[in-house]
Amino acid sequence: MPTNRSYRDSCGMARALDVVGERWALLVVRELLLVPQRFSELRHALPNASSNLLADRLRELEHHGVIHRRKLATDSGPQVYDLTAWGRKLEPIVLALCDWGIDAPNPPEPSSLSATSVLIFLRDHARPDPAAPPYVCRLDLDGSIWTVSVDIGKVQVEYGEPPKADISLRTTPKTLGNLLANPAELDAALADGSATLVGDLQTLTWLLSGG
Amino acid sequence: MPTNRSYRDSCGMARALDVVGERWALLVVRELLLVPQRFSELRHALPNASSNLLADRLRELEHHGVIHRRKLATDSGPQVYDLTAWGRKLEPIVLALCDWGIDAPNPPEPSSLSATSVLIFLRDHARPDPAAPPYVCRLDLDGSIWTVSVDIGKVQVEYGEPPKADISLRTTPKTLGNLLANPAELDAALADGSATLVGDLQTLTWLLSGG
DNA sequence: CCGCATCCGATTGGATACTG
DNA sequence: CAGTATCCAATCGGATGCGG
Repeated sequence: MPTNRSYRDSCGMARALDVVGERWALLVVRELLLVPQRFSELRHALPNASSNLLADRLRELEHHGVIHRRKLATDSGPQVYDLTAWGRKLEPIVLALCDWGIDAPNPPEPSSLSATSVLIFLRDHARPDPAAPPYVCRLDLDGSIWTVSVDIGKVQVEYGEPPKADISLRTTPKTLGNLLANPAELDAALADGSATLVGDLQTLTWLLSGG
Repeated sequence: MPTNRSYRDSCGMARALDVVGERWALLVVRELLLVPQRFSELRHALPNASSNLLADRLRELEHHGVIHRRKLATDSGPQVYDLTAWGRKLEPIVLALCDWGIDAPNPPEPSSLSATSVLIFLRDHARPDPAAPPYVCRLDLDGSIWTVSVDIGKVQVEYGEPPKADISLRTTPKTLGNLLANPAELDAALADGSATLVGDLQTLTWLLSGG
């Protein structure tokens, strides 16, 4: 059952926290920043949140107008959760909190890392050489396909298959997170199969080493 | 007893919420944005938080390096809580959340409003006429004295007695909040004594009507 | 008073099992 | 797949106690 408690404080901050201050709420918002997601995808992205809690949060966030349910492909097809216009305005706040939290102590192991999390980190923290030629990377994370485009030092991340890719990488979000923190481990990851590359190794090195 | 739970998610956002995601934590940070405060002042500013919870949060925030205790006036005198350098970096995030929350439904009545909350709102949302002459307002909120300086359309808020004030206003945070939302009620507030003005009425009207 | 600590009933969160 | 139902532990909120 969804919660109903309030800080009973007129300040905008307290009213914001009445809406997105409950546990897991802002992590759901983070998950929806790059692409609308289904219930099971959110469960996979937030494995430490129990299903009843996730259902409660989704109901609350929908009730408060932060997210809404809709059908993919107009009418038929699976249902996904997406941010509303108001919910989308949380994006800079969520990104700023991501930055701030980087200086916090690491969480206890084992810890999860969703595809969305690592792609946001890649997009906002990679500093690819602006002099390098533009390229497109097809990224397969846990079976979901993403398009990472790099041009003039800018990184763009989109959900879905690229029309044409220069290189293709298949790995897990956690491995990619480790590689961004420590690009020197790339050779080892390719050797033991935790990452698979098709295309030019140097291009991938450019992408990773900028993080 | 302070909590110890974690999202066990490596994303910066989750690690940030491991630190400031517990209930009341960000409201404590908000309270400390303008001036360090004592335990009893924080209790008064956050009347809906129980004392044990507030003590727990202060301990946790101190342990995580967001706030620290210190003595006023070097060594002796009362103890206050203040933001650390890392905690201070939350300021833009807190202010952005304040803005975002303004579009949320109002909390159930009765609802509190601290001096810090209303002063932050005044500072960041008042749009005084840039052509008006500069002035200084001495503000007495619940017995605490603040200095509000307006110059070229910019509002500055500081804790403490102004060296010299053009006008002086005494009221409560809640009344001031109402006046900022509805400046037309100023006459009524002055008439029924919920606000007391010394100085030029037009100057105060300028300040309020910009919100 | 100030600065908490203790106790306790009411909610909420987390883990697991289950259903349409 | 998309959630419910259930149960128990942790947390919250409110009242009270207590030394300085």
